[in-house]
Amino acid sequence: MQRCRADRGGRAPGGGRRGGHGPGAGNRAAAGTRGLRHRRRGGHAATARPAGRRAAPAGRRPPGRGPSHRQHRRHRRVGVTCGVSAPCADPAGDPTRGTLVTDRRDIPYRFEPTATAAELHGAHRDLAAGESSGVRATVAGRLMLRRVQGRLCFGTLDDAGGRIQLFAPAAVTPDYEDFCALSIGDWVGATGEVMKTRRGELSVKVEDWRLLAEARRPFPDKWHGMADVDTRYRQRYVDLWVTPATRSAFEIRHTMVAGIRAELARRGFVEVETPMLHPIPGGAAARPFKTHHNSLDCDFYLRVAPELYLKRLIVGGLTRVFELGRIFRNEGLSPRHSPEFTMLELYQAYADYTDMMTLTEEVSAAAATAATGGTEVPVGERTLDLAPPWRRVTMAEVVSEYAGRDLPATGEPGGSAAAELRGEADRLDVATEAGWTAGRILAEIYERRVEGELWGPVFVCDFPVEVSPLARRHRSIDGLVERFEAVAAGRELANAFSELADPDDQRSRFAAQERRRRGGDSEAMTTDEDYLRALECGLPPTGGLGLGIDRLAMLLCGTDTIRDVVLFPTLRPEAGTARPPTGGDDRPCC
RNA sequence: GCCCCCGUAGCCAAGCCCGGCAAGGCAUCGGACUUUUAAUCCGCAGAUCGUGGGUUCGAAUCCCACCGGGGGCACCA
Repeated sequence: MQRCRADRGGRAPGGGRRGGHGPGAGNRAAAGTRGLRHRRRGGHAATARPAGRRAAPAGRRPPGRGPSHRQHRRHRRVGVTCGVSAPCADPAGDPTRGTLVTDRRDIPYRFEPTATAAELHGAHRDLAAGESSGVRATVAGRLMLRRVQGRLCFGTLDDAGGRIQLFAPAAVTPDYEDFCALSIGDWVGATGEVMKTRRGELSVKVEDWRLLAEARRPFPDKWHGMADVDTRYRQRYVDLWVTPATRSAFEIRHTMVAGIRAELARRGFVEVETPMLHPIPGGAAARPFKTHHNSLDCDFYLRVAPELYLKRLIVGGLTRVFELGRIFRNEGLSPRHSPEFTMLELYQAYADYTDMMTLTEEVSAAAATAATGGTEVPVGERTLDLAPPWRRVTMAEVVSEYAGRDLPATGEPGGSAAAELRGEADRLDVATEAGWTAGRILAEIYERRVEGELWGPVFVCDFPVEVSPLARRHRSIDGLVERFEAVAAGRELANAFSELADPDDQRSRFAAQERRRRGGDSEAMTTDEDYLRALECGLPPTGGLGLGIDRLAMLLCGTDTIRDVVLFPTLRPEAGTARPPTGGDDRPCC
């Protein structure tokens, strides 16, 4: 039995494919962590440099000059209370400093920035070069660049929303040598007047500052950043700082998701959370992850789809519901498939699949507009426009277009329609099996040859019933169901149908799936008696939709790989960093 | 499971085809420097060349196996 992705039955653009990685304990020492030096900076601040210490002779340095920042840095690192560091640790001469500047290594418990870099750039755009604004501001973020020029130091502070320069003259900045000794990557808070340098760079003059966290590991090259994608995925906490596209992708994803939620709220949809631990994996034909609950002493499966629970809620009277959440499929990895991925599933009572088409195109367009400001998305050399309305074609039409001749949509196995389609499948080098209906063969050709060629966005409608165990039969064509896939740039973006509400028909569809399972199909669905009981309580006409959030995010971010839109993509555990908890997981924990 | 590519210092990397002291840059460390913008200049240090075998007088380089990553294909279907 050969099946295709179209026959997963559920709505999962973003499901899995089998990968080819063999087992084995890795002995790899990741480039990003191997041999990293732990930079040491002193011991405890309080003991390293007691407040109130008097200045000591400055050694061989000329009188009237402080130590170089490098010299100072060395003293800090080894935790020495050296003479040369005393001048900047002595608060006695300046009563206004208070505890803030007693010791820069004293990390505060809280800090209050008063402005972001972006706000400052907005507010002081018209300030002339060399002028001061008279306004004080406190900013905080990571020090990304540092330019020490003797008695003057410039820093580039990134607050995750933008960058602002820190301007630190030795005559103004307290603990100047310490400030110069900050590392690239250190978290710093700085307060002072907003001004522009002679070169016109908006800056905060560092009149006071605090170290908020030190970067003990050196940050990547300030210009080249991180090139190794493996390191980028594994150390996203660094990647987010040094790869602008990474931060941008997750901003786009966030605004996209927020746009979807807003659009659904506007339409009266209620957001719900249904179980992730399923006693029976259902709602899609996919291999699940299996786990075990100790107290109940029974197995659970991580959900492969929330579908059956959401439709129970329609039965329960939540007539417009959606869930935006994680799905787990124990299948292979690829640039378009992740073992855990995010899907929007929604159900609307009194609606059919044509309503779902309208909803799909409008929600997608709204999400694109929220995230990127418009509906036109660049994909490679071309542009994809998500603005409604999207083209609507039947599967038979779109396959016929591809084949260059009219092909039938339905027909019994062995019939003339099936024979005609089988001939076409052979011509297109698509493998088929005896006993398939015409619709089944058509779906196979579509999946293998046509879908990837479609630019779209387009709704491909009307699938064969045997690959859609949860969809309602087509109102006018035997052998088909009212189901569509939305395709954009050759990829399945959404999957929806008029929901099957007839408990008798549903029971027979489950039975057909059970026969497949007995035939060795590990992804076939199993009968869910409680779901049938729910249907027996009455499911009104309902339209359902599943939309792949990662897939849409990939489109809007202009990336070809799902790992670029998932913060922590599933990877093989790094050797030496991921050890299972000792003592076993079957013991009760406290 | 198969095929292709990649793995050299914390980071970016040259060297590999055609075997002969592992180049350069950033960061670090020391020195100079009061309006820089990847600051600049001088100097020091930093490498199990992914791992393990093999060939060789000699291996980052050639061969084999393995580990990790990326891509493609196949299987599941």
